[in-house]
Amino acid sequence: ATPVSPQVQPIQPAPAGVGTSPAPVAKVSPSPVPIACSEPPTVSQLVSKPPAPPSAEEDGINLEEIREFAKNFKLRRLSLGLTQTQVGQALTATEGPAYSQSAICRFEKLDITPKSAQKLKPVLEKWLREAEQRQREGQQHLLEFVGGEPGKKRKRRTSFTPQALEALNAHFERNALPTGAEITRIAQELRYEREVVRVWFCNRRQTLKNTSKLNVFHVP
Amino acid sequence: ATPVSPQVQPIQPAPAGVGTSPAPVAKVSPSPVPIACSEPPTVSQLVSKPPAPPSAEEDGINLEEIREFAKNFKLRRLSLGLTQTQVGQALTATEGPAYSQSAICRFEKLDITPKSAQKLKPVLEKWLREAEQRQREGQQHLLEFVGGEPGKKRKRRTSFTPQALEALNAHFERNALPTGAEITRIAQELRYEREVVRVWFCNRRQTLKNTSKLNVFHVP
DNA sequence: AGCATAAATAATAA
DNA sequence: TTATTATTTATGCT
Repeated sequence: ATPVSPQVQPIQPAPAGVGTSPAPVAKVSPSPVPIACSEPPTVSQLVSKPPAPPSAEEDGINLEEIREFAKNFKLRRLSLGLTQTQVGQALTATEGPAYSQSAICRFEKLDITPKSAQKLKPVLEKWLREAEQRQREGQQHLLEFVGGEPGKKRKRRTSFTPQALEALNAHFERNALPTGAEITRIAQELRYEREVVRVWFCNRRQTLKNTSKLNVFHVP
Repeated sequence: ATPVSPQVQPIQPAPAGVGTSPAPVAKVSPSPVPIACSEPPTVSQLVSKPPAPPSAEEDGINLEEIREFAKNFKLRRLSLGLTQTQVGQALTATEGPAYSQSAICRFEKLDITPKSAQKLKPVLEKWLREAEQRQREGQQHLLEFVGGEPGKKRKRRTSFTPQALEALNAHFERNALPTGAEITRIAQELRYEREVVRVWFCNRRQTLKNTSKLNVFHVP
């Protein structure tokens, strides 16, 4: 099992219907049924602004308390110098099932149902307390607890040669959203790490988007 | 098992040149132990690990104090919910010369010379205190102080063209819970897949979040 | 000294 | 949830 790198995910098949290919499909979904998606409301939807209501409850859950904790949680996480990804991974390791970065993100934003929040809160609470305990014992203990390698450093910034940049830009002009296979090919051709090339395309798209409001990628 | 974790950079200053290399303990010693390059060493290079030396000084500058402040500064900045960019911009506006995001970044990482740090510290200290004062007066005051537009909404992530988004939001305002037929119509009008539009509405409702506390769709 | 942009983190469409 | 965009941070450079 190849260890999947955090955050920056390995390439994946390019989104269908994007890029150079045409196909402005307009398929009519067969589903005649109620659209709905009638999910229960999230905590942030139910809870009101700062002044806090005397008793905001939903199914016997103290929403205000949860809101308070979520806010606090983020601050304490940052104090520990941890990312959402790290928390998720650590939690997955020590506690039960899987906790993704997204899950942590959603909890912090309270973009979840009260029920989920209520369930997640004690888990986070417990874990956080333990993590803080480790930190007091020393940074090493914390890192160990979290599961990160102590000496992990930021990747050195790559500098592309002018030739490589030229080639990359040429590729980009042809296709701004290459598939995984294409990225691999380009990386080999230019003799750069695949991940580096992948990120280059990400950032290049980003830059373009910032520059021109025109969204070149989307095909309606 | 998934090792690898993103960097755990914050809070803890980088080991900077320590580790494998010979102990950089030579600061009192007159021996010309070369730190590394010919450049003046940065604070993080001069300061040692957590336990802190009784008196780490350089040119009469209390390095330990600076290290402490830098660490604290980051935490307080995050508590205020500000980015390095915002601090830089605000500083540029209120204080003298230009302070770039890079500058703030380098200060926090102590990737600067003691002299620069010593000069910057009081500026940051003063500004931070003032910002915190504003925050106590209300979030609006802080944003005003920082120079951000109060009503500015977070830019939306788009796979949709700006035009499409505009249309979608207009529809949403009229009706957050369109029927199947309506969704079909909207999808055709915007020439997006029906499913895409349907999911957009789902996500839109789900993420109603901060902006509005009014529950557009009634929940029994 | 600080811009440009690579790398990393957070948020969100699917 | 995962895969990808949006945002922020960090750093190589002249």
